[in-house]
Amino acid sequence: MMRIAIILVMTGTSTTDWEEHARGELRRAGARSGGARDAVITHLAAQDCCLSAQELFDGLRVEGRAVGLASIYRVLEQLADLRLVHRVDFGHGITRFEAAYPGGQHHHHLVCATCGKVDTFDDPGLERALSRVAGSHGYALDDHDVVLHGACSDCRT
Amino acid sequence: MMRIAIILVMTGTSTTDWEEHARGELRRAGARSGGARDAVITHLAAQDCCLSAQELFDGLRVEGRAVGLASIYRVLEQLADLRLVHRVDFGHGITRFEAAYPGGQHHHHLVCATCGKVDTFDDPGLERALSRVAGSHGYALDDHDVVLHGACSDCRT
DNA sequence: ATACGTGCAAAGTATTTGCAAACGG
DNA sequence: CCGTTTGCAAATACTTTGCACGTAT
Repeated sequence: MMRIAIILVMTGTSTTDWEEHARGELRRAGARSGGARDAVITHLAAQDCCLSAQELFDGLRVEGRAVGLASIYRVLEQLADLRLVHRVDFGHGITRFEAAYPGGQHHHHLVCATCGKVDTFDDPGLERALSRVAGSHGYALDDHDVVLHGACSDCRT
Repeated sequence: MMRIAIILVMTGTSTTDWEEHARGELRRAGARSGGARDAVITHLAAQDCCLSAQELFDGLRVEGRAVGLASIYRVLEQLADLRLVHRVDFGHGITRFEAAYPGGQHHHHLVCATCGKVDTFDDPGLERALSRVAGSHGYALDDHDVVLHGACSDCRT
């Protein structure tokens, strides 16, 4: 199993906003409240980048709020269905999850092929190019994944 | 001693080009030839879009050139290491593979969330935006994955 | 009271690995 | 010949599911 340390800085959109939004949407969707989901939401809200289910499991265990791995997957699926979290795939067979903010604001990921560091970015020009492409092919764009792989400044020898 | 530089330009990139290129690179890498790899390369060269390992397995079986699934995975890994194929991930836990042309020419994918149809596209503006982003973050861009999900023209009701 | 939520263990799925036999150079 | 390639079966890794029990409303 591989672990990747993720370091990043996020500005704007406080995590509390997301937590409230998420709990509100769940209530609106008719969901009851429960310990596992509560712990997952609180933990996700405190992250600044995506986590795998296993990382979430370990993190909660460390915090003393142990939750079954199956429940974590179930909660994440429910949150993804409600578009409250976004699935991120770096391509090693592990799916990661991160808080998804309402209003379409989002970022994408730059992964260092050497050290595994993950940076995020957000580029209006890129988004415009993607919309244009989707439109010109007759697609109503719904969602998109962009992952850049390369050597970060530290790893370029 | 005389050296001859052979420079060739690939335009239009027919699938045969890729097949020859791939076999050449493998030879150059010191690989021997074998039935499984041969069949996989021939089959990949005949495709116009990505295939999963299982689809390759089934396709070869139909053609009467049955190959073990493990060999397919091994061949694909070897080809990916030599950058002769590219891994494509649409995000359902299945990795797909497609011929990768030399010279960085490539396309990306549009997947219909409803019918599963896959279109490809190629957009210089998008590529420029990606290079710009990577550069401004100090990354030497190596590879990138872009997958757009949406409703295709047929599925928009 | 009655669904919904949760945990555990078992099952499932995609992929990788160990090993012995086949095969290419 | 010797080392690569291959096929099969077993192992692995992540994720999903079945089921009994707990819990919110």
